[in-house]
Amino acid sequence: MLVHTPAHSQMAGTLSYTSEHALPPGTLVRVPLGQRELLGVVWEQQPISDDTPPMDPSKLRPVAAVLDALAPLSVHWRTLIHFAASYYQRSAGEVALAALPPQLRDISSLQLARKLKKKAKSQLKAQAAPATDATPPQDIPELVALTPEQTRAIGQFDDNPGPFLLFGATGSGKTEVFMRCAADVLASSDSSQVLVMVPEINLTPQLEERFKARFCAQYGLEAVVSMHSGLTPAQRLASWLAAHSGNARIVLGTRMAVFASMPHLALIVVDEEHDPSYKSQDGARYSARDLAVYRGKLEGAKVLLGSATPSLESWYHSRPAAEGGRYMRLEMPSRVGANAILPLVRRVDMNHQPKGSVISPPLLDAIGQRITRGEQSMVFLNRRGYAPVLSCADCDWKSNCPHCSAFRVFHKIDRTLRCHHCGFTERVPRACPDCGSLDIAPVGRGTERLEEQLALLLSSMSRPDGSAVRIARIDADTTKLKGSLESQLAQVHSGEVDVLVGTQMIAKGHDFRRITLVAAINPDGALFSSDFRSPERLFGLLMQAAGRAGRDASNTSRSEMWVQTFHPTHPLYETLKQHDYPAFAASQLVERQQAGMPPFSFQALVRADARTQEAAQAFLNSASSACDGLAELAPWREHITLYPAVPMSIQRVANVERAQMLLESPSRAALQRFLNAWQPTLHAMRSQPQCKGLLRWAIDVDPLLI
DNA sequence: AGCACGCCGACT
DNA sequence: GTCGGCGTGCTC
Repeated sequence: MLVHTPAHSQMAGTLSYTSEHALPPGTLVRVPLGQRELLGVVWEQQPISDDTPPMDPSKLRPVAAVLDALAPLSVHWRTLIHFAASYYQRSAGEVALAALPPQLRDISSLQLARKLKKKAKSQLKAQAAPATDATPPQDIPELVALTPEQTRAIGQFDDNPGPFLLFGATGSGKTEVFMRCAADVLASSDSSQVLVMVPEINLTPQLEERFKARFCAQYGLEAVVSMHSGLTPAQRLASWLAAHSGNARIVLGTRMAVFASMPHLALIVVDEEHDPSYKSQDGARYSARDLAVYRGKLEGAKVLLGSATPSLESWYHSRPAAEGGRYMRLEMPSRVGANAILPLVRRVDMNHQPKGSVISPPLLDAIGQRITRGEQSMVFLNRRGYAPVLSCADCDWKSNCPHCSAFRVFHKIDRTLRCHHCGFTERVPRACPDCGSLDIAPVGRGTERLEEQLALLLSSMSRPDGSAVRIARIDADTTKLKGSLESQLAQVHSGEVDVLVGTQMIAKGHDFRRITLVAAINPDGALFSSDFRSPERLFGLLMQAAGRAGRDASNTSRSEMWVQTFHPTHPLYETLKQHDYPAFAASQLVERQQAGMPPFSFQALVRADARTQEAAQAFLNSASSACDGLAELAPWREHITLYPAVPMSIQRVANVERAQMLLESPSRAALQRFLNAWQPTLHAMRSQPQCKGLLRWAIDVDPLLI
């Protein structure tokens, strides 16, 4: 009667066991499976389907142990898991077990009971202590005055059921609104819980600080917990238990937190809802933002999505209700504070700059001016390493990765060629491996080279106190070590750094109050990409980056966002200059509607991995041609467009060939039903002779990357 | 997915 | 003579 981990395969359904006592659904148990003993969740009896032969009762094995120290998982939680599994075409067992803290998988019933006992004891102590100490009222932080826009947004939140899209400019005080809404919800009942999601682990510590400062005095130290993959297994279990028991009133976390067991969930906040990190890219490819909306509806919890550049999907859903919108849009267009002006966007037409210049003379000059004024600049380039490829001048050798269909990136710092897809790393050859020529040179540039060139260009300059200009680089290479991101950010904050060079990483979330200039070196690539979502991402990134600048109220000069481009009149940059997301979104939505793309259609992708490209495509094409003969697919078939199988944009990674096939439908329901009915065929396809060499396949519903 | 069983290459 | 490669098959 319960469910398990075995993945989306033959044993995807529930398995049956015997038990002396009736176990209510949601109970956690340990059960034998083959030679192993696994964690399981008691599940409701599946509807008896016509083609599954009933198990011989005498063959059933007994449940090994019941984790009865824990309350069973709620029907809401089970419904959420069931929905996620079915919507994203995975087994319920896989989704359920991935949603539980890993340590729960290898803990015995006794160990768990001990742990809970210990916890309860310390809880009791903690509760007893403040009662005697009588927390002084000054511990509750003084609330900042709200802007009229914030007041209005909170009022609308309080008076309406949601879901809400809080459309607020960077610096408009969205976090304050989140906290006030959370406070209102927490105050409405003495058990209600709030879930707050952020896109990246990096952003949880600062948010945790703010929420703890605001709520711990009132609700206790245990009231705010975080949930993300950066925690140790023990911490994760502790947070999960706190949420499950209801002791945690606020759970902060990354996308995985959408599955947190919260018996009194009353509000879900999704910060930076447009961020692609909310879409899982492995296992069940769920969208935590979309599941949050589903879960809110399911549990009667309010849902508050927030962004300065919403996803076009959410933006479209928040159109006026009269036009069919389902979300209520809360608008906060103004920045808070004395320096509430939005940064000035300046485009540099690279067609009129010296050929091959990386930093155009006017941009260099502007950076120089900031340095002499003691202000900071931030320069970003979406490419790490020194140069994306190394090339021989005498033959056409290039630094290809032998295992992937991609170039290996030249990293000057340790003189290596590194594949960013499979990790394959080698020393840079002294001479061309093909023709022996010594004339091998880097082509293009990454952050490492940008940092070097900037250092050279700025070497003649000095800071106001006469000392040398300091440049720092922040990207995945300089932040690999734990804590190094924090220490590097601290350096920027303390003003030790004049120019910050980095990848998109630096554009996200961090307030750099002294930065008055932000520059995008070469953002054009995304304008003409084959991915229809790339303009949306670029606009969001540039807006977000622009928002990093000039948050310091003491700065009187207007901060600037510089964009170096060969297409200065491109509409994307025009609307960026006006800071006009609604205009940008409107034009994108027109394009999407005309082309029949999301949110006006629904997509799914079938991906296949194999040793050879032929095998991968053969699987997809056979699966595709099987569609037309199957009676169970017939009702939905006409609503689905199946595109031919194609190699993925990076065709080979770590010697695995990858192919994919796109499905599109104007109806979400039709696509869902079709995929559901099609899945058994896909499973069966595996054993067909033409699919020899197929390694893996997976369905990605609502894919972000096409 | 694990983990068994099972049949072929280089070595403590 | 074993240790170990991963190919097929099973798990309520």
